[in-house]
Amino acid sequence: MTSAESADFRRRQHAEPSPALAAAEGLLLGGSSSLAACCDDDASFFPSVEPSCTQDLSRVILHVDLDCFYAQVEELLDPKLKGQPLAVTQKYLCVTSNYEARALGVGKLMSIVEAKRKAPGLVLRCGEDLTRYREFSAKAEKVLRGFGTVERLGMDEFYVDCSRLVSNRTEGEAYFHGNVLEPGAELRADTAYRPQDLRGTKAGAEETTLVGEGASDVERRLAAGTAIAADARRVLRDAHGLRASCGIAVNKLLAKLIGGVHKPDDQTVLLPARSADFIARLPVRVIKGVGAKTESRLRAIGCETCLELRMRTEREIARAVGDSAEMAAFLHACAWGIDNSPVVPKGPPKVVSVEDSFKGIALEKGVPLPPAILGRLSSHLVTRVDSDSAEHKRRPRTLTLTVRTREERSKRRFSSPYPSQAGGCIAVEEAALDLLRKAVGRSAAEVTLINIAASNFERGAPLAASGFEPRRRRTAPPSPFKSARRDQEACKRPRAEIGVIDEEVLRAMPLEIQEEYSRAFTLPAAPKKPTSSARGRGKSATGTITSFFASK
Amino acid sequence: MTSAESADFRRRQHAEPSPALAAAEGLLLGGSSSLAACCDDDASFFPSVEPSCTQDLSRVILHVDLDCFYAQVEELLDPKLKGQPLAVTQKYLCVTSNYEARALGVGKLMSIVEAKRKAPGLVLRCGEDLTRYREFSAKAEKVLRGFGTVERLGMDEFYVDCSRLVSNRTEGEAYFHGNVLEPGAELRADTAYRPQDLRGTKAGAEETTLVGEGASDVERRLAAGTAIAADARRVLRDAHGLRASCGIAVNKLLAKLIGGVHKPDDQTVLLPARSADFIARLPVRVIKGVGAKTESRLRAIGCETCLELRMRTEREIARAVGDSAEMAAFLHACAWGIDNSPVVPKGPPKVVSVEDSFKGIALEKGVPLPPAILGRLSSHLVTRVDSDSAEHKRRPRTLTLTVRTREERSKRRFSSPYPSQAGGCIAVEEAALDLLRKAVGRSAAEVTLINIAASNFERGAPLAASGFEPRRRRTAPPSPFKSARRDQEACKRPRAEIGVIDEEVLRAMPLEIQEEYSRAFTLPAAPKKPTSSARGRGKSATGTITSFFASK
DNA sequence: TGGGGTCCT
DNA sequence: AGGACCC
DNA sequence: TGGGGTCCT
DNA sequence: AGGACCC
Ligand SMILES: Nc1ccn([C@H]2C[C@H](O)[C@@H](COP(=O)(O)OP(=O)(O)OP(=O)(O)O)O2)c(=O)n1
Ligand SMILES: Nc1ccn([C@H]2C[C@H](O)[C@@H](COP(=O)(O)OP(=O)(O)OP(=O)(O)O)O2)c(=O)n1
Ligand SMILES: Nc1ccn([C@H]2C[C@H](O)[C@@H](COP(=O)(O)OP(=O)(O)OP(=O)(O)O)O2)c(=O)n1
Ligand SMILES: Nc1ccn([C@H]2C[C@H](O)[C@@H](COP(=O)(O)OP(=O)(O)OP(=O)(O)O)O2)c(=O)n1
Ligand SMILES: [Mg+2]
Ligand SMILES: [Mg+2]
Ligand SMILES: [Mg+2]
Ligand SMILES: [Mg+2]
Ligand SMILES: [Mg+2]
Ligand SMILES: [Mg+2]
Ligand SMILES: [Mg+2]
Ligand SMILES: [Mg+2]
Repeated sequence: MTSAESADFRRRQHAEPSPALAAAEGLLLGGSSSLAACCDDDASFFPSVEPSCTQDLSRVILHVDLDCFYAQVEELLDPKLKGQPLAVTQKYLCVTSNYEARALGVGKLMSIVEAKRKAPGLVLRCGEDLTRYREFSAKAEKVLRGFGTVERLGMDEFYVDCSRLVSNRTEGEAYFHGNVLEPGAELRADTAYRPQDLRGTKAGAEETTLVGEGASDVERRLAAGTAIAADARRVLRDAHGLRASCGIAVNKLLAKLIGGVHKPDDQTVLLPARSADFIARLPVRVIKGVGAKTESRLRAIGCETCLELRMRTEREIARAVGDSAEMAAFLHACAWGIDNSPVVPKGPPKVVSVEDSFKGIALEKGVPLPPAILGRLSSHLVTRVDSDSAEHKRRPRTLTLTVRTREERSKRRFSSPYPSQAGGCIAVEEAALDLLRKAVGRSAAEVTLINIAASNFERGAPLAASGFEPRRRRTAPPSPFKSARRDQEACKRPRAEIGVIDEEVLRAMPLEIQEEYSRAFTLPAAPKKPTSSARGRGKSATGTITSFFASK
Repeated sequence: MTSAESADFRRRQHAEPSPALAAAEGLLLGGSSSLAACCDDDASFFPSVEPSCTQDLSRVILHVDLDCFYAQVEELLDPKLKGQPLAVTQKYLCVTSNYEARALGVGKLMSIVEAKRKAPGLVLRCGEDLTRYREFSAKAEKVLRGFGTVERLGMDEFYVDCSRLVSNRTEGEAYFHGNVLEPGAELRADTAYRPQDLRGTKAGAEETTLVGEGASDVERRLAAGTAIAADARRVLRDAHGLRASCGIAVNKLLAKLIGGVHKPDDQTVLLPARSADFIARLPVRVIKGVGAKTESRLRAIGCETCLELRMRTEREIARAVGDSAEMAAFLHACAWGIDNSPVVPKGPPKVVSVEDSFKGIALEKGVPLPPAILGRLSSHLVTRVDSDSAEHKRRPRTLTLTVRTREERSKRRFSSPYPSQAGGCIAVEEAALDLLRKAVGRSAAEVTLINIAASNFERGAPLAASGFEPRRRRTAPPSPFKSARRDQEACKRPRAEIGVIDEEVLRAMPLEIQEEYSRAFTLPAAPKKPTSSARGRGKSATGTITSFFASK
């Protein structure tokens, strides 16, 4: 893993169980030989290496994942959509779909063409502007803060440490709410794209399960956690109409994994006695922080599942992933279901960025760079930074531009100080243009993506309301700068096409899909589909993006 | 400058003068044509480009620089040294010298051999252990905090924003305390090693200067600043015996530069009317943030002095330094003496590191790595991290090892998670050894420096008193790890040789110097001076470092 | 050419 | 992980 | 294969 | 500045 995800990971180990609770009998699991022996029945014995640290059983952690998040928000914004199969699109891609669509085979991150083949009646909604999703995400987070400390992961996932609330609920819960993972439950990994996604193969059934007389203290606390999860989900729904699925367990690793077993609009608890069994057969990839690279390195030493990982020593694992003993200890502990990392509130975002992608813009020396794209992105970024500044009393110190080219598969980044003058989007655009020149100066390549980002925020220094004021000249004489400037009007059209599907993308689509979009939005007449080589050189298409080259 | 130093620089511009004071008459300077015309008399006219931002004249900034800092501390620790010419050494180098030694030509960063040639009676003190200097530095900072907001720069420099104290001293100062920069004062750059150092050519003379009747408000505030500076220096001396020199001006740039004009144990104020004149003839290198690279880039467009920099537009400067408009604006403003960056307290250190250097250790595959060096460094680092942890309630997340090799002039760095277990210096040493293997694995080179650093601190997570407890085993069976381990005693010898000159270094010295050291410390008998090639292979010397190879 | 540090990329 | 810069 | 983010190196 | 990883 080379230590990506290790911010999280670093907090996992070595946080000893909180002393008071750890002292109580039965609270320490992991490292006991019972665990090492009980976890399978089709392999009678395997020389597992016991975990080097113990599980903290004193916490109750919720993992809340909003159901088909973007699609759900679109339904809330336009209730007519409800009941129909719906996919949210970004350029050529269905990024998610509602559960009606999923029943028809429309998966997440599926191409529009494939989705339409599977479900001809599929309704498409463009979701390239994330504003509304960010708003609903913020509402959800505020709700969850009422139940404990919250750590967000992406826009639709939240870990909630509700241990204190559990301790305060002195009248013990009589029931587990929602599903309780049964032994031997069948699980499957989701798709090739999201191998870390986990799903159960049976629909959730049980509403409540009695807490047995012999239940341990930890189990009773988890039962209280299931009641809290039910409460939290109810508030999300009643206050904002948001449906969520929830996992309840003693740590973040397990809570996230178990929550995926019953979805949508459901919840599942994992009891410690089932933890090691539960995680044993899962692919190592389900561990947060284990991605494609680490997976393949572990495969090289024969570890595809957590069970196999357990059979290796930390040294062997360290050698395989080429990393430190700390990393190896983390992986080995995870393979046992052990994760002592705390729930850490992340505070305001560390990066605010906007991006756009396209089929390819040929940037050559001497050819003017496309001002409208940077103009639109800069305008959008400045809008976001301004509201961030108002909310958090801070300003970014760094502007970063990232480009992806057709030729190279990796991205190039360049950064510079964020324009601090009251220059607004014009100053940002000029700085971004300098960065773009640097980026493409090296190799005249076809740019397929541009991202601009504000980061490295300094506190207590709100931007002087930048708005769209013209940049104050630093030098007295008329500027010798002859960049590809257009009038300032461009900056007054923030997010011009956002919410509307890109013309170029549309033209590359099958005709039926084009027609469907055309019914919803008025668009210029579509010429013949340009070949990619002709399009790249800016010589044929009259579309939004390539037109910048025709214009000079 | 590629934006190094720009954390500072970013705060310089665009901080508009504080509204209340800026509104008062006479407070805004810079950008006025009088400034652009008044600054020279041997060049009757030059087409200066006016600065694009205005000087904030509302502040009073002190720059305090402790005199011959390490040497001064050594004198305080051992008063017998006082009155004699003294140099503080690190390996082959005199890192600083007291003013008695400087009068004999012993400069800062001069080789011991050269220093001894210049001053045969020079007393040498090894200053490789910085502990005591850190302690006195902390005392000084605490004193200065009584006079305003403090920003530290290295161990012996402090910016103090005493604007508030000035405003509170309602009874106007009748005198400027210390020196007031006279028009036409001759200045010279210090040495080739420290081109940014500035010195006056005449000793300070005046004790006080009457504040004239026609003095402006800003000048009266600066006069108050000189009184505060005198107070601060008096407290430093009375409480801790520390002598300092101080510059007083309206910004950090000017305060630092003017403070160097009269040293030691003195102070100088720069009035705004003299600012542009003062800085005009100085080499661009004096600007903090302009180092060797930026200097040579600016020289390429004909800018060696600030005066020449002023004649360029920001665009021209930006092109030359290959950087953003923000950088260029910063440089151009500095060339006019304008610097609106605030004094920013930096908080606890972001990195804690220890290092050692040597003439060359050949690391080859199969040859055991030198445990004693890493052992000693790890022990020292852990001691420092432990006390940091106690003081700041935090712990490092990252361990970094840096090596310099004889072959390549640049350094290589590798990092990994900081061992978080209560493994103490043993765990740190193991992790460092892994990093060292990575570093030298690439090319079997002669290592001439090793640095290990703790960084990326997380708050609220003190290390469980690591001390020297043996590392708790993570894996049950005896460890298959066969690193070059020695007993734990090594860890009980923190900083074994610190404060004592290195044996190897000593042997490379002229005999008289060797004898001088030998008189102070007991050392093993010195064999013939080894040739550098023989020494590098670990085949000849029996010294501290190469002996690790002989031993296996 | 010591033995530290800061921040940017 | 490397670089430029600072004391 | 979108349009975002986190942290490490 | 690039990379691995996450939604
Ligand atoms: N590679 C990805 C993964 C996710 N998302 C967005 C779209 C999703 O709506 C949202 C949440 O991601 P999930 O994986 O939780 O997917 P959903 O919430 O859409 O579906 P589910 O009901 O399976 O959670 O994040 C994205 O844009 N790109
Ligand atoms: N800041 C901008 C400017 C333009 N465009 C896109 C939208 C236009 O459809 C297309 C063509 O550029 P034009 O400048 O010709 O666009 P208009 O004709 O709509 O605007 P104007 O009349 O101001 O030139 O570029 C954009 O996305 N963002
Ligand atoms: N390249 C450097 C520069 C400085 N120092 C240390 C030794 C100095 O004593 C201390 C302070 O640096 P100064 O440049 O302020 O030098 P001095 O304080 O020694 O002398 P001066 O009286 O000129 O300030 O930092 C160092 O180790 N290496
Ligand atoms: N952690 C260590 C161990 C040793 N050394 C140095 C000091 C010794 O002078 C030299 C030789 O190594 P030895 O192990 O032979 O040192 P000693 O003989 O002093 O210690 P011991 O008797 O424990 O081996 O290495 C060191 O700097 N740091
Ligand atoms: Mg999700
Ligand atoms: Mg979801
Ligand atoms: Mg994973
Ligand atoms: Mg100094
Ligand atoms: Mg000094
Ligand atoms: Mg400089
Ligand atoms: Mg670094
Ligand atoms: Mg980055």
